[in-house]
Amino acid sequence: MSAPVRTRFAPSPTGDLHVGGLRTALFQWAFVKANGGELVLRIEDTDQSRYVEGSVESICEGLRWLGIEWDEGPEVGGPHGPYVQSERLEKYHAVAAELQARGRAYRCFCTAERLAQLRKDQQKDGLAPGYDGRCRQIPPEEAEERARTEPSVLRFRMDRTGVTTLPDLIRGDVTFQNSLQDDFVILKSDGFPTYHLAMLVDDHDMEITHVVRAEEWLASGPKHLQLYEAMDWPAPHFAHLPVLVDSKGRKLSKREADVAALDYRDRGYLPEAMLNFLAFLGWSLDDHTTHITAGEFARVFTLDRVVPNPAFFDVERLDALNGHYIRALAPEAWREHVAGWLDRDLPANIPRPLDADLVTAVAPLLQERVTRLDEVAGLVRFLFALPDYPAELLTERIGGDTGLAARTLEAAIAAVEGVAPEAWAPEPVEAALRSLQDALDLKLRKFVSVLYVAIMGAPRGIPLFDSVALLGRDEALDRLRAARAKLA
RNA sequence: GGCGCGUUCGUCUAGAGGCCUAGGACACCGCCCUUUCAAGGCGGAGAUCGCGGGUUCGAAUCCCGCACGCGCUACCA
Repeated sequence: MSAPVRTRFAPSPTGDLHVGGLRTALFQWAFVKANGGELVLRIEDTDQSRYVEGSVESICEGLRWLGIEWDEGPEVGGPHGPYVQSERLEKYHAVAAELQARGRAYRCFCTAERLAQLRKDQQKDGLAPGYDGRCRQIPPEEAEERARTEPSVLRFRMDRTGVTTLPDLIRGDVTFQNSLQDDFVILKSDGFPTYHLAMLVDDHDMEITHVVRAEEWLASGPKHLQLYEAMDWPAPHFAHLPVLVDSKGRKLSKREADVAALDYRDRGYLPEAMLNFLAFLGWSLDDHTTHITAGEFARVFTLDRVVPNPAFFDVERLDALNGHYIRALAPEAWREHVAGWLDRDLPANIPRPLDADLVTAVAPLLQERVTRLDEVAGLVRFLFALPDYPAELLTERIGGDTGLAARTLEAAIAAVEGVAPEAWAPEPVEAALRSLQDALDLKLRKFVSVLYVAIMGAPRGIPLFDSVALLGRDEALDRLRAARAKLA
């Protein structure tokens, strides 16, 4: 029985879950599902200074938003815990000590100032910046003695001969010259491990078989490979995902784009749309598939169909997908979304709970003209209160023809008055308004914008006939008369 | 600066020597439908496959060089 595929998502609790991180987690999840493996969630909080309260909860929430569940980790536990690195310090110290015993790690007392100066000099001389190994010479006994009173870090002794080749599942073999490597820090002066050490220890302990991470980690591959070698541990497989970039081709950043995953949820994107969007950023199934569900993705995903080049996070495509999934929603599910967003976004002075029948009636009118859920309230608001609008808006789409606007409104008032209160329903209302074509001897489309403005305060919106019917006879008449009065 | 990765329509991508006069999707344009706006249907435009050399009967696909972009180059991950 071969070991099951195990991979891990290892975010730092430094703030909101980034969409790039979400994409990485999604691919890891799909990879694991497609292979009957397990996903581990691990919190990498070895940099205490960057810790942000609430990050872990936010990360978990972000993952669950897309339906990504982890088999082990925070909130769910597991046999390899704890899953938070700050709670695993002894393990790192033990491995650090072992590395020292093996002669692969040594104490370094160099100050930040010396290191900075060293880097400066190296850059001036056109050399590759990196630690020069000065403290390698200090005899271990002397180093331990000094460590009692002096601040120090532990560095890994890199093999500087030959090359290190990293077999990447997406890019093939990537080879690095070892002479260009330097002795990096594995244990900081505050006693915390750096990412490199913590990752080595945890991935080994947690039996990770596949390290799937973003491309920005590729360059530190040699460090990790040598670390495994130094401990005589088998290295896992590696796959470096292409990064997500902004419109300038740079790694997605807070400055250029909205990167907080949950913000997308809060702006009205459906999880199925986000998942579909992310799935095709750097991966494809074939030459024609553009829509995919979570289940399908988790069934057919393979790393060899991940491309190595960066992908632009194009919100226009996300919008298109979101509209698609909104339209695909069953009527009842859609109604629930509408109800929720209306309750959230409608002005506070509109009494709650909202009229359930009204919500049920408008929902279908909204479904095919909304791309984001946060547009819903704006389109429906007029049913609760008429927004103020300038008189010119009435004639905006009819070339400023005030006379036509007046005739339209007068005819509309008469027509609507012609619908008896007890006969009030969408069909009679539609018939009444359509009759204006004869009254005015014009196609409906030529003057209908006047009615849109009078009824909803905008020349466009959800269907007019239904809107008038939903508004009720008195309110509709009031609005038509008010519009007529504006023209005078 | 050094090292690494990358380079097919505006965008995401298909493509693993002849199936490519390079396919799909989003965006864009036009027409149809139509009570506005959408949605939907139909059609269109859009890439000499970064550039230059090879290899081959034949290259987007293989090899070499160059250019450009990005990433890394911390006691951050």
